[in-house]
Amino acid sequence: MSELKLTPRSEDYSKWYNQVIMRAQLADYAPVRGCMVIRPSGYALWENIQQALDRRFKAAAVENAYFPLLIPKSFLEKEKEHVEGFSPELAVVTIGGGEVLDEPLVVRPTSETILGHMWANWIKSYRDLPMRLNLWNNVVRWELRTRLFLRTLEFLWQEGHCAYSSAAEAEAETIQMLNVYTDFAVNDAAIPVIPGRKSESEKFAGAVRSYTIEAMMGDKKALQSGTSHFLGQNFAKAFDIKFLSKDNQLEHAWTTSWGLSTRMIGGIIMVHGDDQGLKLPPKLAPIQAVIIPIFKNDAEKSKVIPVIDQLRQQLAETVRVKVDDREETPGFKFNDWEMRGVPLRIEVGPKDVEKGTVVFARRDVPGREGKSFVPQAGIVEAARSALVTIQSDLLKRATEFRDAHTHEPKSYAEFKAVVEDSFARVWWCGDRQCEADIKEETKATTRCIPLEQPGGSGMCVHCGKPAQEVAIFAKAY
RNA sequence: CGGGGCGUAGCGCAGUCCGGUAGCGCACUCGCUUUGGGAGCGAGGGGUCGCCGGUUCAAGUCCGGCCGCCCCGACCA
Repeated sequence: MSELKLTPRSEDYSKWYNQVIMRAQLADYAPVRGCMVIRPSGYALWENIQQALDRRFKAAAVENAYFPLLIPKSFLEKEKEHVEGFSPELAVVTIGGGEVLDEPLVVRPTSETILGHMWANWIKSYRDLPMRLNLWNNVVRWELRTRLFLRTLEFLWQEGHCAYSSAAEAEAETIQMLNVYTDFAVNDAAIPVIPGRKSESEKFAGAVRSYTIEAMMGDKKALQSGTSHFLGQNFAKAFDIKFLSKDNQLEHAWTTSWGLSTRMIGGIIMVHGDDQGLKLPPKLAPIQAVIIPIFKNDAEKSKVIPVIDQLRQQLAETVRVKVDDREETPGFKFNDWEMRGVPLRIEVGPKDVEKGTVVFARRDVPGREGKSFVPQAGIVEAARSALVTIQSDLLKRATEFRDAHTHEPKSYAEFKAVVEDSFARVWWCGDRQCEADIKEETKATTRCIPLEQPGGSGMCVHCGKPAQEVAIFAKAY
C-alpha cells in the first residue's frame, strides 16, 4: 500500500471501487480468473445481510433447505427459455473419479430445475401447497467479464422457490418477496431502490414476469439488486409438477423464484462509499463503533485503558463495538477505520478521562463537523442514537442523490443527454424493438417499469407510439 | 472473443531502449524514542525477475513461443 489516498471517485470510479474492496479487506482475487475470496470483513457483512433477510423470509413462512451443487445437464434443457438463457454460461462436469460420466453434470447456475424435479415427487395434492423454500448457497455462471462482488464466476446468494395452487397466490407472493427486498434495501442497507417489473427482454430466462429492485450507484449507473420472478406454470409443465385440486382436478402448480446475492455488497460500497473508503450502514456493519485509545505514555495509558474497558462493556450489550488496541498511532487508526466504513468512532484520551467525556466521530460526516463531545455517563444511549441518525442520514443522502439525478426528459434528444449521466423516467411503449434501438443508440437499458405509476398514458419517448406505462432507463452494471 | 495495459520481494514500482552477478518505497521482524488525523531513527529478514526454449563467455535486459491477470467493449445477478 504505497499510496495512502484512494484514487478519487471522480478520477476513476472503477479503480476507486477495486481499491476500497482490497484495502477494506472485504475480498481479494482468487487464483482462478473471475473468482474471489471473501475475507472476514466482507463475510461478516454478508452474514449480517443474511440475518436481516432470513428473519424476513421466516416471517413469510419460508423454510430453509439445501439442494445439491450438481444438476444433470438434461434438467437444464427441459425448459426452453431457461436453457437458451443459461447454456452459454454453464460450467459442466464431464469427468468424475477419472471416468467420463454417462451424463454431464452442470454446476448449478440457479436451482429451479432441480427443485422442479423434486417437487414433482413431493407435490401430489393441493394440501401439499403452498411449498415455500429458500436456499442459501453458491452458484456458478461462466461470465466473460467479471468484477469483484458485482459479477464473479461463483457467487453467494439466497434463492427462494415457492409453489402455489393458483396463479393469483403465486403472483402475490412474487410481489410480497419483492417488497421484502425493498424493505431490506431501504431500511437495513439504506439504499433507496425502485421496485418494478422487468421488460420482456430483461426478464429471467423461463419467467412469465420478473420483478426487480433497482438502485443508483455513486457513478449514477444502475444496479439490479434483487429479483423476484413469477414463473407461471412454465417449470411445472417442464418438470411435471401436478397436484389434485379440491375438486379432484389434476393441475400444474404455479411457481416463483427470488434471489439476492453478494452483489448487494457491491451496491452498499457504491451507494455510500466516499473518497475515504467504505461507509457501512449501522444496521449491517459488522463493527458499529470502534474505540480508539489515546495516550502518550504508560501513566496516561493506565488511566485511559480502565475507562475504555468499562465503556466497552457497557456498549457491548447493545452495540457491536471493538477496541482498537493495536500499537499504531491514532491518526493511522482513524484512517484505517474510515476505510473500513465503521459508522461511529469513539476516541478516548487523557483529556476525556479528566472531563468524563469521549469524542464521537461520525463516519458519514467528515472532519470536525462530525465530531462531538459526549459525556461518558450516557454513552450507550448516545451511541445508539448516533447510529440511528447515521442510518437514516445515509438513506436520506442516497435518496437525495438519486432524485437529483433522475430526470423526465420530454424529447428523445433530451433523453439521450439524460441517460449519459442519470436515470431517465419516461413514458415507454413496451415494444421489444423500440427497447433494442434505444440500447443500441444510447447504451441505456430499461431498468424497470416501476410498480408505482403516475396513471394515465403518454407518448413513447423513442418511437412516439402510445404508452401506458412509465419506465426507468439508465446505463447499468 | 476484439481492443488496450501489465507480469521483477506480501503490495506499489524502477531497472529492459544500450546484456556485466537485482534495487527503491510501503509492509514485515527487533530495539529505542513517539502517539488527540496516515510517527522517527537504527539494525534485520525476504527474489528460481510469469513459464518454456533460443542467442551469448554472460540474459530481468535481445529473439521465438506460451501462460496469466487487470481495464475498455459484446453477454449477464
